Amino acid sequence: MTVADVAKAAQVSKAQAARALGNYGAVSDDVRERVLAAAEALSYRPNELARSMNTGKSHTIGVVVGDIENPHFGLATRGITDAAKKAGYNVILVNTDEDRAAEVEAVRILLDKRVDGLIVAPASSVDTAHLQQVHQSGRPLVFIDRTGGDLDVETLAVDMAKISLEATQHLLEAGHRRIAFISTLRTDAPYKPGMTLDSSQIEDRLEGMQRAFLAAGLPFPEDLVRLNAGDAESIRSITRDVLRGPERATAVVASDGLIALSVVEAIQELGLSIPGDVSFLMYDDFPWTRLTTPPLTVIAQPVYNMGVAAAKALIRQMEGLPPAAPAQFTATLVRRGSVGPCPDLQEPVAAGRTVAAP
Amino acid sequence: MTVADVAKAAQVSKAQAARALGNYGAVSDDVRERVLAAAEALSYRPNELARSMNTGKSHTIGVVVGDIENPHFGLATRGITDAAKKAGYNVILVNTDEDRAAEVEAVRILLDKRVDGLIVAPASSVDTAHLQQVHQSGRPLVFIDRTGGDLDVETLAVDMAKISLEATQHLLEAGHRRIAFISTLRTDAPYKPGMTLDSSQIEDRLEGMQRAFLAAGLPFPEDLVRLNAGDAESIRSITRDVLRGPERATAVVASDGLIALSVVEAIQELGLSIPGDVSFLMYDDFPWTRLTTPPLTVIAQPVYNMGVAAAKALIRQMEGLPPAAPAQFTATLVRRGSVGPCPDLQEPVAAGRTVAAP
DNA sequence: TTGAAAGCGCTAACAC
DNA sequence: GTGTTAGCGCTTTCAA
Repeated sequence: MTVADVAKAAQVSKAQAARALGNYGAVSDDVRERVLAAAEALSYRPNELARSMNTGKSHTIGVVVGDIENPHFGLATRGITDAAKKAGYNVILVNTDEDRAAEVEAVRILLDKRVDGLIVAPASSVDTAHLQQVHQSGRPLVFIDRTGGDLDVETLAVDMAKISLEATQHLLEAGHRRIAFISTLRTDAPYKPGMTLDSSQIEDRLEGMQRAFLAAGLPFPEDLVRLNAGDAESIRSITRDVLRGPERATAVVASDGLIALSVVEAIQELGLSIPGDVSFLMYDDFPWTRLTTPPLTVIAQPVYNMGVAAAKALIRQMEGLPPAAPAQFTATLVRRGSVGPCPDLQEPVAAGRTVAAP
Repeated sequence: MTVADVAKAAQVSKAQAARALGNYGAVSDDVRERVLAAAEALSYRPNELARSMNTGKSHTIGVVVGDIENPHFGLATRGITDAAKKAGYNVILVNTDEDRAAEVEAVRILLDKRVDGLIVAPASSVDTAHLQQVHQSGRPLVFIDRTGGDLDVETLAVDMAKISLEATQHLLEAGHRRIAFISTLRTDAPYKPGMTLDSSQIEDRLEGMQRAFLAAGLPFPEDLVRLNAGDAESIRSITRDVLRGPERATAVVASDGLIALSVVEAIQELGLSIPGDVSFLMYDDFPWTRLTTPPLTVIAQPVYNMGVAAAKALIRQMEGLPPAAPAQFTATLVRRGSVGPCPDLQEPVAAGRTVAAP
């Protein structure tokens, strides 16, 4: 069933039928009615592909994220699709597993498919040649969650350095000095302060932590920054590691909800209690964090709203409108029960006392 | 940059250039080389839209789910996209909010966009005219999670009646007789046994429960089947309701992870302990269910694998291959700590005793 | 192996 | 208002 068929049935020219069907140009009521009736009778449906070919607009946006399995992206995606749908756009979703090569390919394919614009959570803030290409291809691009290095692209993200500073201060005030930070971010070398990281987000968080220590006149425990936390087992082993020995961490910050699960499990397995022996803090406020005992202290990010804003910003660009005032999203520290005062770490000595007591 | 440009640069006909670029037909090595070199130099990229118009294949599949925000669908979607990508397909994702009208529209749009096939988690197993249309449009269709009434469509789902029977028996063996079942499923009237429900999945679960009670020679507490649990507040109010009075439930089954959160919160707010005062069981084994105190007894479903299988099945159909042996997915009851023996509900009497004691 | 020409289903100029 | 004629960028006859 094509416009030609409908036109024939309605006894009008192809052009008139197309105009009535596509709702453009000038069509008399009489013709419109006949065409629509014919279309209905033939159960005609437009071929959006053909339509896109002519107009150059596919009414589709590409979304490239690291991992939809992560509820963080699940929520953001929900925000994006909701806003997109409302504006008449569909979403092609691609998962990159935080792999740069996969991201490069994803962008290429989406561009080939002629999406009208792209929303990307860049796997790397350093290696952004492929994203520059998008920009050059003339199609709008928006970043979500993390920046893309020095690319001049509208970015919807929270001020990570700020909230990280705030969270670290909270821990410092509770007396913690040995604070561990665990993230899946892949790096070639172990962490050194000032080193360039692939993720602007993690970089900002670490910067916030450092600033907090600096402001307090305390040394930043860089040995407790643990990146490359890959699968669940490696996260647990890292957790065990930072919680071992006399110089052990007394507080652990988990970089996202997925890591948090393994970290908390490892803490429980070690027989340590939260927050008695270890304080715990994580990024993202998922509903389940209220159900644990104790409920977890978290950094809440307006993820859904960021998704909505990203889609809206992209659509504005696609429609050639001037960019709206850049929305600034703020994360908030939700103090629940998993951060407590720093425990006394002189237990080995205490143990000696016990022996001496009798 | 079009094939015409490349052809000109390579000094061959448009047809030959297209053949070299598209990797079909007969092309001499010499021509191929020149064309590819020219394409590279001009940084030519094919227009997949135009390609699709001719071939009739868009290499895109449509996925229609109720709510990606729900990690259940997040995981399934991940499985689908992983398998799709491996086979060279992209995914357009549409969220329906479990709304039938939205689903009808989603299917229509995806069909208009010429997706090669559809994976749907039908919002209703009853009202399936729009899905029948898909079938008639000649494009392959696969269901995930729930069946579509009597439509003859390949469906990837677990045997819900079976696992529900098993889970209910587990509760019955622990002495529970008053078992509540809470679901967001929308219905027009309150639940009556045997009534037609929109969701095959919920219907099967309730059937499993009934069979378990029947087999045990016990009356099925149909008054504790609570559907239409919409937002968080309504779920809590329902929970409070079923846990009130002398005839209160002693065990609660939550239909999914999202509901579970509110149910557990409500239980905690009531000051009741799990499993001392109330036993609790939920569908879907999310990682966080191991972190609560006590860890939750759950029904685990191989969601990711179902997603992978759905994509594979769809792709087989799209490529005209005979359907593989229908994969049967089985859910498993993971017994953790949230189901305990049925508490003694005669406390008012016990209280009387206390008074009499002195 | 190559090229010319016809078409996929639609929109967009251009006349009338 | 309406119809005719070109395309969009590619694939696919069909001859050569």
